[in-house]
Amino acid sequence: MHADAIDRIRDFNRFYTQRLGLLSDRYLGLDRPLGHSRLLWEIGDRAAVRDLREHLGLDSGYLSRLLRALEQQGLIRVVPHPDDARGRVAELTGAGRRERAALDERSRDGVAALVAGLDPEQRAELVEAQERVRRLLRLASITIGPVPARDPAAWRCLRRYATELAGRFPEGYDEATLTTPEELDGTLLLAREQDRPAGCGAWVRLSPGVAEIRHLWVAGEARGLGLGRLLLRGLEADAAAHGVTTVRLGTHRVLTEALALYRAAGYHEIDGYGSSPYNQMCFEKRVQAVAGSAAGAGDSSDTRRLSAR
Amino acid sequence: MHADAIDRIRDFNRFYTQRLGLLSDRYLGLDRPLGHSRLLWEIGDRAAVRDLREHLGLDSGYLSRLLRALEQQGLIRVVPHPDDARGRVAELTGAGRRERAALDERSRDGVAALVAGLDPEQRAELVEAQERVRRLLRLASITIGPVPARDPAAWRCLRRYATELAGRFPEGYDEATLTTPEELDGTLLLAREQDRPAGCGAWVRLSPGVAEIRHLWVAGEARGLGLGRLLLRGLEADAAAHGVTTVRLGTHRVLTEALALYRAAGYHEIDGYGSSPYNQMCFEKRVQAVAGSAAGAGDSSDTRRLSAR
DNA sequence: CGCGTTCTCTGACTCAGGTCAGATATCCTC
DNA sequence: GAGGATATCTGACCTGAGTCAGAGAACGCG
Repeated sequence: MHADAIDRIRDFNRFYTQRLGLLSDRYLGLDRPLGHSRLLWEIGDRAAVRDLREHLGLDSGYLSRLLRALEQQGLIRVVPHPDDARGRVAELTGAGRRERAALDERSRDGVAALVAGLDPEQRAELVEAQERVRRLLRLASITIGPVPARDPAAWRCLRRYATELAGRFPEGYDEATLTTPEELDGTLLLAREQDRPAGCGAWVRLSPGVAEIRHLWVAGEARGLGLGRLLLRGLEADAAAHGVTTVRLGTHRVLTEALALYRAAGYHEIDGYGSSPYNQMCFEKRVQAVAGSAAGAGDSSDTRRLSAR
Repeated sequence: MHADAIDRIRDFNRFYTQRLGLLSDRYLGLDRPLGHSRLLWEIGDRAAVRDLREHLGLDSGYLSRLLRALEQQGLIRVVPHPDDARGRVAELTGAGRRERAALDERSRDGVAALVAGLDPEQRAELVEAQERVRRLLRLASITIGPVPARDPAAWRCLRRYATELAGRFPEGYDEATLTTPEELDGTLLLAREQDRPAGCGAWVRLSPGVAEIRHLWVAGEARGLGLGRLLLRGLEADAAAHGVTTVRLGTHRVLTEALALYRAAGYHEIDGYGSSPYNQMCFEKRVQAVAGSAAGAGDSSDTRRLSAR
């Protein structure tokens, strides 16, 4: 890996933490320990103690004490959980809400002061560059790997996929069209972002050397990162590694972003091969098991990605 | 200010601190408290205790204890300061150097792991976007304001300016050409980044309504941020606020970046007016005291900037 | 109902990080 | 050389943040 890039990223990290440090002092502003503020924020309007513990990763004893402190300051009320008398629920009082708003305001002011010297155009540029950084780091944190044909998380994705298509296709979408685990002669890939499913896709063998890519889907919250392309490459590389030389796929005319993806990935349109009534347009591409094809098939980093899980 | 931009920046800050949090756990890796690591890093090869205290902003008692701890671990040696027996100097031992290298390596590995999922092109994009964020935030943190004609920091800038021109002009540069404090019928602006001088510039009245901009200079470490443009705007706005309607300036042919700046800022070339032997090319621009001219003269944010100091 | 599990609370403890008030030695200026 | 300033060290103290081992109440499954 390019050492230079790493060092520049580290440089940026140092720079940014220093800048954020200036902020967080301000953040603390209301003289309250950081833990209290964070908790106040995390409670939202009300939250079960159990959820807070899990979310913030705190020791139950510690959390208990924190809650007591906030309660004594009159910022929250802790009442028994209505459904489970073992558990408890913390909720903000009026004072707590005001306090949270003040905290929010302060953080906002800090940021505003930090960018006060920029004109609106530059601020927009800043936001855009930050968004790009975020998109890239999110993409980098996503892991893609093969899962068993019945993997529950993958099937949650597939059902979300079906629901979405049902909403987008004028004729609706019949969930029975989904490839069953029995039919899956190939690989089911699942993408995860911090342990949350972010997308999926599968390839199934149609005949020796020929596979079809199906059910390529990216969760709404992970769109715009380039994950579709990554999944597609992953499927191609995995299929190629299993002896496939030609991949096909079909899609519906209304899925314009999918069409654009396939075209950009080097697919060319072919006649329909009748695998699904929803496949109004069909595409094909030749793939190679070894990296380096001009068409941009999976490179070594994709392969590593796949073997990593 | 656009609330939306602020919120998006806050969002990014939250996201980024979370990512950095993942890193710093790793950073701590060698089980050593954070303070020790930071100090080890800050010492470099050797550093005066006094400088460390100032740099890290630590209490002298606390620092003393930290140093002792590192010394007991055999990572540093603390010896009397050669020039001032009151002070002391900390220097890394061989073990300390190895430890620092290990720390460095670990941080580097952490970053590498974070971006491992990106291909080289995406990594380059990440670095570039980060650099843009950094440039903009640096620019935002720079304050520009008028200083007395004899301000020592401004004069350090002017001397650096003269030294630089002496190196760039084929015929050299005579420092006596610099406008003296007595001649300064106008304003001297100084730009500071975190209390360090980052650039300067002045305007002087040539005749009623006409001013000349002189000695516009940006320190090497602050170039590429857009500070030159900001200083230029600041000078124009300040001159306009003092009844100037026409600003002139001259420059040397070899200063191509200056020429580009003036042209982009709406200056048009005029005949020489003989203010300095080095002014091979001369420019002029009309300015207005009120914001909003199509030529892009100072807007309200510049004015605020100026009045802020 | 009984028994293991889950959830919260309490008390005792640890550690990092830091402040504060002198004590002491050296330096600098008059 | 006196007196104030500067640099460091030491001891006493504090707070935030967190861990750990139980206690006790409530749940839920057989």
